[in-house]
Amino acid sequence: MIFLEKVAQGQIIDELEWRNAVNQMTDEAGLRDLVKEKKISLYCGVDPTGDSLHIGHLIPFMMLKRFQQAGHHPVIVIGGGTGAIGDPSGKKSERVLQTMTQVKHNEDALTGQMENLFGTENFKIVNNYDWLSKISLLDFLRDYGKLFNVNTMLGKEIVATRLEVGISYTEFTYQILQSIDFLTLYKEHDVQLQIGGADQWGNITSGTDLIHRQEGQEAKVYGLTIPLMLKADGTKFGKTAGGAVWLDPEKTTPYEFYQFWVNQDDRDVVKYLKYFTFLSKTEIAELAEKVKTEPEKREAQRRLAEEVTEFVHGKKAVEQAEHISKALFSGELTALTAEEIEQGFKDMPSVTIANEVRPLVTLLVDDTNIEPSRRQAREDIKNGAIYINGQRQQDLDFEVDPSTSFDGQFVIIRKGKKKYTLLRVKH
RNA sequence: GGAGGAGUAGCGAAGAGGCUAAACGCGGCGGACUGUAAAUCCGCUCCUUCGGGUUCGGUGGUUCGAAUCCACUCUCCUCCA
Repeated sequence: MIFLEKVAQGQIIDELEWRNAVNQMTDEAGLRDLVKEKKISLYCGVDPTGDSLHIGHLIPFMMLKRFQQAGHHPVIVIGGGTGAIGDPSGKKSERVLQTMTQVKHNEDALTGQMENLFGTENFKIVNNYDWLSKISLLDFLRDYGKLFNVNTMLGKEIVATRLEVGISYTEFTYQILQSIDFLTLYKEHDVQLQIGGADQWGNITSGTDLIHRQEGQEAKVYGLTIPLMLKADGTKFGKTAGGAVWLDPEKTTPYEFYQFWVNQDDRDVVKYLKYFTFLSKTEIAELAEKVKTEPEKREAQRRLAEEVTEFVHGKKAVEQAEHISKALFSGELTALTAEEIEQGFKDMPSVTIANEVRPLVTLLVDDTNIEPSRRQAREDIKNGAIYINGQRQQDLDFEVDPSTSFDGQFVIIRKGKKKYTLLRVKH
């Protein structure tokens, strides 16, 4: 409580800096004074380019959430309008336009996810389609176009890097639209701060410039960007072999989500604790110490996984993920009930098989495609890569009788370290 | 239009009549070790009813035998007009 009090007193910026969550600010002193004297409204935009958020989006959202917890008022702008245009930031080439139906569908999906994260108290979601779609071309050119200098626009990094390959007039205009968002929010919701990823700097400063030009230099508006996140090995954060890590439990199950965090590199885990959890400085320091003294316990990773999974999917999902992890990694599958298997293996590939005794090789190749050929199947069996219900099986002539495992409902095949396939027995 | 060069397994790249189902490297898959990590080490990497079967851009030919020689053909690259 004391800690929260301090943050509430305007030390939110210190808090963010300690978490290494600040890349650039437009006017640090001004922003510090502002958050000290009042609870501000601030915003961050998301374009509905997909129908789910992924953990990359979580980065600015965690910052919004910290502001929210400190008593400030976060606003999220869903870019129904800007999403129809396409942000050139971070893109090497022109985007393909999405259909408006697609944009709409994505908006709805994202809105639901954000409400889960932020609740409805002291939090607003608005859609820039509501104001952008009302501006006529002539109004746009007369009211806003006049306030933008093409030379300045060309100088923005986003545009500059695209000049060689080319950029359409449409995408070029994106920064103006985002600026109009900031202006609109400033006027209608008293929003004074925009946050975003490091690649948003150009768009954000376009916005503060527009407000200053239209509302006067004394208008107190600020921008803050978050550093680009890279993993210790230099690769992009948030990608797995299967692609992005989504917040949608249908796309990335809570178990996979949990596992993603558990598997983070020691070198990165403290950084992520700072970014993605609400743990205090002391708690994080303790965990950081553990990484050094007993890295093999991976307490920091477990805690990270727990915290983030709880934030995104809730407490129950954490418990479930932990339970499944325990069973899967200990190999103690037989302890699981049929019902637990049903839940735990939801995200694993599953195949329905007939309730007949058959040779293991046939099962692996013909019934399930776990193995591409008989040759490969035999090799893996010999090498001890195949487990049936947690039991290593190295007998080439072994016959599988589905009726005897898990009440005759399932057979669980594991190949290698962690590739499971769930076989559902047909009755 | 002319002159050369190249097309080999997922990729890169050897092989230039039988010893070649095809070296080697990468990638991939297993295993050991381990911390559900990294690194390392080991095995496998066309299919098979284990008899064999089908592969070296394509088609046809020479030969007892062809990825290797010949003809035609397709694709790509470089240089010259």
